[in-house]
Parts: sequence; structure tokens; C-alpha cells
Amino acid sequence: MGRVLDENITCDKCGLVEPTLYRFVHKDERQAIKQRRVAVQHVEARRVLIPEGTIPERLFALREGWAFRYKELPGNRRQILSFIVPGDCISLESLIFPKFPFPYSINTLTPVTLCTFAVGDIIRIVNASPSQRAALDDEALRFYQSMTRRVIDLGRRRAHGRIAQLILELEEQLARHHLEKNHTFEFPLRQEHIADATGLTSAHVNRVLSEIRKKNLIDMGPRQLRIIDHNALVDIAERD
Amino acid sequence: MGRVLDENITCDKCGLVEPTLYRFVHKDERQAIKQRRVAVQHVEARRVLIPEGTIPERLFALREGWAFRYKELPGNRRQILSFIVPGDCISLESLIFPKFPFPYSINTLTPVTLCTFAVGDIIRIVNASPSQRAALDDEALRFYQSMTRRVIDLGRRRAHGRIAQLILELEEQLARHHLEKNHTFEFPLRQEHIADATGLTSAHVNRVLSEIRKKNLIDMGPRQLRIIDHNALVDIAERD
DNA sequence: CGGATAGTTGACAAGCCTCAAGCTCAGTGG
DNA sequence: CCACTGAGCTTGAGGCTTGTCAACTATCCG
Repeated sequence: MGRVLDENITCDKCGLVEPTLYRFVHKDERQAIKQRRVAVQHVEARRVLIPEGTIPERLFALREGWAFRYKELPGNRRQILSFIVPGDCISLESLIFPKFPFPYSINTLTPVTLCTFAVGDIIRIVNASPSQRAALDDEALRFYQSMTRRVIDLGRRRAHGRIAQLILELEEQLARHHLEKNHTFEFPLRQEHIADATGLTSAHVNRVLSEIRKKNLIDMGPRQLRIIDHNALVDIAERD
Repeated sequence: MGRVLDENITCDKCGLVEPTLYRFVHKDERQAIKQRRVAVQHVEARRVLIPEGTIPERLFALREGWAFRYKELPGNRRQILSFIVPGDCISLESLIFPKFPFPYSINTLTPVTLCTFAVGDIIRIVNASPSQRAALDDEALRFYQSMTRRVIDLGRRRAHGRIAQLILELEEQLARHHLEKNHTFEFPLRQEHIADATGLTSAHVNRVLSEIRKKNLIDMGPRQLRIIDHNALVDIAERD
């Protein structure tokens, strides 16, 4: 699953040291975590990182690229649960719930660079201090809140609201990792991904997206998105 | 919010000692938890137990009756996130995430009897032993899995599938608490509740439910439900 | 018996899906 | 340099699922 790179890629050069896994670990313990790193890997787009049903023993920290959690259903249906962006911890779940058999899979959305650790090692390090544990719990909380919002979106909002909500949440998620500037950020999702996240079809996503663009609320460049009228977008997200 | 009963209602007489809060606590520590009980309360149906935005300092264990987590949206919309049945811990979240401002409310579905504790007390007791903490983590895991399933239902299933899924999950939830017998269990939900949980309207829920009943898959008595053809129901839940 | 609550049903409309065709654009190989 | 290809985007016609609204019925409870 992708080749193991040489050790020239150091954690020190990594622009994402702060936001990723390291946020759970005190500065003086970071040397310890670096030494635990098992591998640094590149993986292509559209590759399964964690197949449904497995209990991962490896923990991945996402340095570059995007991934997503999803479940496949009979009849060519697919539901995307959440997107994973640079600085996020893939399989965060296995830190929170060791021995958790994933009821969904994780897939790469773009080519990806990730650092690999043993789940047990990290759990031990994180649990060593209450404040590190608290940082992890914060992340778990955000995760839970995001699932809650998704249930609400899917249950009680229509296409426009769901899509606006998704865009706003991605902006927020990226902003937390300092990957957003002037309401502009990387946006590698195909319309099919938006559809599978919002419970729609790509044809309908297309229609809604065109509308939103025609109203000059957002601008979509090549793999990039800019929010032009933030307030109007929030309005749609809440009302629709 | 409901009157405080005298202390004649003892934990010993409580048929739900095992499944409720006590499941997180070793047998020899149960005396300790009993002494922490702040109150035993009756609350009527349709009363807010925890309003959106609050950080509960009280922990409720549900002895009798049902409740539910829900979020209200502009335009008379309401999304029910999950149902809480006898033996469940209301505001389980505040054990897992202390200082968690609820992004939704909790309401009684029926008249309810609940035991009240201080969140801090219980957290201390539960964290005192790894196995107690593990029992809580198990519960948190189930909670997360159930949210995941709901996202999948709402995103990628249609009315029949969502409703079948809801019925099956409730059966499972009640069975865990030994509140199910011969595929029969208490079922106090109005069609409106089913609608708000599945993201449908009560009119449509009615149509779908009638169909399912006409096919003799389930039987609905007064506040009671019996699953007649379990396999067929599972089939609908997965395919639809 | 009266009043409230919940369930049932029908007609119609809206939202979204399905399917399919055509388009754009970036890559690829001759 | 250009045709070819494939992936993704766009658009349209028609149909299905579900929503909306309203009237009616059933049931419960005091």
C-alpha cells in the first residue's frame, strides 16, 4: 500500500507537526513520538486505507492530501461520513476506542502522504498525561459534534441547506488547521463526493451548485473553493 | 421539574440496577453510588430535561419511561437523534465529555422516573477503576455506532428502509436491557416521533407503517410493538 | 358526553432521482 | 500538432418518492 520512504522526511520539516498527532503530545515528548514513527508513505488517490471491519493496529497521521470515511450499501449506494484533511488523524477512532472494528472504510480522495505509528504506542504516550488526554478528548468531542450535525442535515435539510452546510463545515475544519485564507481553500471533492456526503445524486448536486455559483455566493476554481458571500451561505445553510 | 420523592424508593428495589448507571460500577462500590444519589424524581411527558446549550451538572439515570435527544430548527422542523429507554443513562455525554455544552435538547417522551446524581461524583467513581472506565467506553462506542448508522440511514435509505432500521435498532436497544420478549416490546412513539427520527413527515410514516403492517411484518398494539417477520424486516432495512 | 390527541386518507405539488446525451478539459500517443 | 480517450461536468425530460394541506375518523380520558 504505497512505498515506504526513506527517513529523510523528518517531523521537523513537517509543516503539520502542530496540528496533527503532535497536538496531543507535549513539546518535550515529541522526540519520543518521532522515534515511534514506523513509516512515511505515499498512497495514490482512490486507495482503501482501512477496509470495513478491520481493527487497525496502525495509526495514520495525514500530512498531505485528503481522505474520507464511507460506508458502501447494496445497490451502488455510498454514504460518506466525514472528510479527513491534512493535519487530521486518520483512524482517530482507534485512539478513542481501541479494539473498535470499523463499521465503515477509509479511502484516499487525493494522493496522500501519511506517517504511520503503532496504535498501542500512541495510546500509551497520550494517556501518560492528563492534558494530552484532554486534547484527544477535545478532538473526540468535535468528531461527535460533527456526526450530530450531519444527522440533522440529512434528516431535516434539503439539498441547498445540506450543501451550504458541508461547505461551511469544511471551511471551519480547514481553518482550524490554518489551511484557509481569505475564505479560500483547497477543495478536491468531485461532485460525486458531495453527493455521497449529502445523500443526493451528483446530477442534483450539480444543479444546486450552479445556482449557488450563479448567485455569486461561492467561486470554484480548479480544486479550490472561495466563499464570496459568507452570510448568504450561512443563511441558506440554516433556512433550507 | 417534577417533585423529589422520599427516599423510600431504594436502589435495591430497582429492577434496573444492573443495566443503568450501576453497570459502570463494581458490585462492592454500589453502596457508594447509592449514597451519592441526590434525588429520585417523576417528570411528566413532554418536559424538557436538558435544554440545548446547557452544560449539565446533574446526571440522570432513567428508571422508567422514555426520553429522546432532539434538535429544533427554524420552520417547525425537529430532528430526533436518539431514543433513551429505561436502563439508559440520560446525558451519558456529560460523563464522556465533561464541560460539553449540549448542541441539542433532551425531552421526555412518556412520564418518567429518574435518579439524579452530580456529574462530578460519578465521573470520579467511574474513573476509579479501569474496568469501570472500560464499561463506560463501551457505552460510548455503542452511542457512536448508532450515530453512524443514523447518518447512513438518513443519507442513503428511503422511507421503508429507515423505518425498518429504526424498529430493529430499538428492538436491539431494548433487548440489551431485557425489555424485549418474543420480539415484543413497549413502543410509546407517536408517528410524529418516528417521522422526526427518520427525517420524514408523519403522513408518510403512516402510509409506510400501514404497508408494513398489511404485509404482516409487524403488529402494533397500544403502545406496544411486535415483530412478526424479523427476516423480512431485516431485508427491507437493508435493501430499501 | 365533550374535547383533545393521534391516526388515516386523498388530491395535488415539490423535490429529487433516473437515465441519457452532449460538453469540457486535460492527458496521451501517434 | 492533432485525434483520441476518459473523467467529470452540464443539461433535459420524465417519473418516483415524499411533502403539503386538509378533512375525516378513532381513541382516550375526564
